[in-house]
Amino acid sequence: MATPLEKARKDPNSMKAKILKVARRMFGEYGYHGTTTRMIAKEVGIDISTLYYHWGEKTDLYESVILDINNDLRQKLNEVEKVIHGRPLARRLGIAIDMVTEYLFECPEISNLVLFQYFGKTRKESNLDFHVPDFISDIARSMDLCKTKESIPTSASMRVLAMMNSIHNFISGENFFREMLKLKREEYIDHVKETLEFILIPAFNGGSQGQTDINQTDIRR
Amino acid sequence: MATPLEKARKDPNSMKAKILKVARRMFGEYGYHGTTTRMIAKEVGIDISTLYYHWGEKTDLYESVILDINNDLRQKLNEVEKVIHGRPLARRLGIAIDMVTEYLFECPEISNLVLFQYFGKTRKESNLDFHVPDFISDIARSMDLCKTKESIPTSASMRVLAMMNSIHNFISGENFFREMLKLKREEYIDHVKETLEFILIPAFNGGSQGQTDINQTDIRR
DNA sequence: ATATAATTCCATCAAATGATGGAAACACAC
DNA sequence: GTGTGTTTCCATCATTTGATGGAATTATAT
Repeated sequence: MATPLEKARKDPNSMKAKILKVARRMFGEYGYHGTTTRMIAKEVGIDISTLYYHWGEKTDLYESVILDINNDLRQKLNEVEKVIHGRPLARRLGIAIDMVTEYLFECPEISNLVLFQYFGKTRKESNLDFHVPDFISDIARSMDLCKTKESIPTSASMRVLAMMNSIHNFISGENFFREMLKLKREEYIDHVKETLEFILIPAFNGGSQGQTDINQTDIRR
Repeated sequence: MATPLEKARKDPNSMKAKILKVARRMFGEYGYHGTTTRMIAKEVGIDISTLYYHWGEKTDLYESVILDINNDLRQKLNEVEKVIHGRPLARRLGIAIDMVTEYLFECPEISNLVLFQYFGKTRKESNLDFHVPDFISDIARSMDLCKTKESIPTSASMRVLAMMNSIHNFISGENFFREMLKLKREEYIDHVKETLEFILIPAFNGGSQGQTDINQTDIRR
């Protein structure tokens, strides 16, 4: 019970938690520089100084937001892993896609923030060495892409990244893509799942017919 | 020879062109709100008012940047289409991935800006109704995902989006991913190509073994 | 009820940012 | 050279934005 983040998680009705929730959404929509502390405060319905009282500097709040969504995502992935454990690979993938997609559509700010983390820069370089997503290795292991958690081939990490990003893309790009394709929300969600299965399952289910070996050491042609 | 953008394209040594080039990179790295007109001017080595003299408001410059990269991307895709024309699908895909990846690694700001367009919001909603990427349909046709350019099934658009985004992700996320995986630039590029082929070729090359029909009308399970 | 601590808001600051007017510098035709 | 139009920079504004001190309010304990 030390950091503001822990306090916020302990009591979801606290002001700290309310602010954090709004901050997640706003930072996710507009990015770090696109979101002002005033925007967040106004959305919560409080004065800006109250926000500073609870969370300190803007960077601290942003950092807490990042830690928070990483935590949530990791928790969800653990949950998924328990469900798919022991099933055949294609089935595992199908269930995982379904569960993760469903979850992220409920909390799209997670995808937004993950993508901002990957693709965006901040003016003042963050001293916070951004918690490299260590669950990448968990997923890789869970998909038989590597034997142990210790030694993950680069190819395996890349494939997991490709998979995760494909999901985040469709979540985070919902507004843009859905308008473009003139779809209702439910239709869009179904299309996303279908597309993800179309793209991902053949590849990981041996679709390359032995052309590509996962343990290859030299990938150059 | 009316708009500043046309002038800039006509003479690549002009001040307008220099500013545009820097603006592309900066907007791509930091996003719209993360980039200040002063940052751009300083990087070009000119006074801020010179920038305003050539490009007017910040939003106008940004709009020009977006138009410019869309133009470049479309041009490149046309070029690719000519090269791959007539070959078998798997080969077409392989070449396309190779060419597009190679190109975007040379102009990573294109991927950055495309992703910002898809995933980011701007505070003041842009009246510019963002040029929906119409080359989506060209790609779909070029990949036998649809017969005519007129009627593109939603599934086809979604699959093309998934493909394009997968590429953009690895380009735009280079800094983040490469540091995470401790790779040299050349190694990373090779891994990207290998991963994209691993993911994309099986799917579009009938890897789903008839489970998924491209012309299906009801995608629900 | 009263004292103490925690919370909230008002007023305000300094720096950053988008934007402009006008003077100087430059280019170039004649 | 002189004149005309273009380009560049200096100085400056009005707003926005991150941030804080301190008074006022509310909750909590005794």
